[in-house]
Amino acid sequence: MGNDISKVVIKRLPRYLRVLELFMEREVERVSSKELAIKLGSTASQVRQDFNCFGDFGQHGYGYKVKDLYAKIKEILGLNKKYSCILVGAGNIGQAIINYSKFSNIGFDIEAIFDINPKLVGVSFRGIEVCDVENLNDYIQKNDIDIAILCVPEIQTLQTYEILKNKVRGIWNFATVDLNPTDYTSVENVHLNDGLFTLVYFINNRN
Amino acid sequence: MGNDISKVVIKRLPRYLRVLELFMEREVERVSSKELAIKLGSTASQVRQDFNCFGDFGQHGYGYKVKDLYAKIKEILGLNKKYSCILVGAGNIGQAIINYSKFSNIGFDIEAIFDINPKLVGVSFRGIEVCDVENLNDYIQKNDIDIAILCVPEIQTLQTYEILKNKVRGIWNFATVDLNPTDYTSVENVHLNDGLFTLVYFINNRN
DNA sequence: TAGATTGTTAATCGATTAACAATC
DNA sequence: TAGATTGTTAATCGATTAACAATC
Repeated sequence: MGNDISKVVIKRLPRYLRVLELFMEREVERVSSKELAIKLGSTASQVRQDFNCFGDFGQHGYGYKVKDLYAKIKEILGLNKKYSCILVGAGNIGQAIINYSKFSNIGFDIEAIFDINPKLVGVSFRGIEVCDVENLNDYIQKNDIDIAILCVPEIQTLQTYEILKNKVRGIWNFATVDLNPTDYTSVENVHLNDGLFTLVYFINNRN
Repeated sequence: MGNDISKVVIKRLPRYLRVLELFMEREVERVSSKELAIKLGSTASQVRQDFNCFGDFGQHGYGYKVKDLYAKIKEILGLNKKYSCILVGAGNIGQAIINYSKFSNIGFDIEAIFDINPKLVGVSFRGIEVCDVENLNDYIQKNDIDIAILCVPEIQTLQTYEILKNKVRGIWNFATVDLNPTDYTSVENVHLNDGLFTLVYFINNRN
């Protein structure tokens, strides 16, 4: 794998996917780097540079086939595969997240849900019954889980992390405490408030 | 206002706040650029460069006073003021967002909630009764709203945007459609899935 | 073929890091 | 004062933009 692709490029790939989805909805077959750039508020040059990281999949004098490009970017991100997921913490955010998008449609299968709250244990979300978090460790040992979506309150974050660490391949962390990746476990720390705070800055500093 | 501060610096400010909060919890009084850098996985050089955008508030040979620095960064972001907010769309994400953090504690007062769903109209969240979205336009005209938190489904996004545009100072947009800022209205487009997708990339491309 | 648009190299721009004099 | 750490300038590194030959 060409492992030398810069992080800024990777972060742009999901945005390309979204733009390409729009083109696909409109049944557009081909698209040029310039058209993509306009939709993205970027430049044609950057678009071509980005795509060049992965080898050439455009056509001189023609542009890019929307469907092919879309499939290629999905493949690069690894979205052509399926991922087994669990949700830990089925409170407000947890519930919102699993309802947010059709995860299973895009390859993310929620296979189990855990919560500490006895009132939630036994309740079902999207057809999956919430288990007591007591069983998490056991479950993790017996099942191959790719991704844990972590939505527990601050105080429970670290102890849950200890259970998940080096057992799941990735943690999508909505808890307010930052978690560190390990050799085996990647981490994506989400801090929703950060975006709100920068929004406030830009509200106050229009230019 | 020194309006020439780069966006990458602004985006780091909320992270500084988080780290400083940790120091404050531990009642640490002073901190050096190096200590901050370690906590942030950054460099002392960068920390000092960042802070220099706003004038000097460190002390030679001493470092930074945690509380002062914290207050200063909050002030730069504009978090020393209060913001009147409304929530449009009280479904899963909407509810999760307003429950997520103690918004009113940090200066964000949710003053009204709107939804199109008759089953939600009249229900209360955090003491605020959900209004029919029919009343949104009227409400926006009569009240000075700083920020709209937009959590409506994809199909309702654009029509809601038309109502909010140039009436609120900022839109924190959780809808899947990207919205553009106007001269008056700043926009923060949140795409939760983007983070999940890059996580998947890093799972598959460990280095 | 002529026109269009790519892939790719070179130039520019901006952000990060290094270094050190200033100073508490 | 001596030690520490800042503020700030200069050097490096990386990312973006411009340019153009290659080619469909």
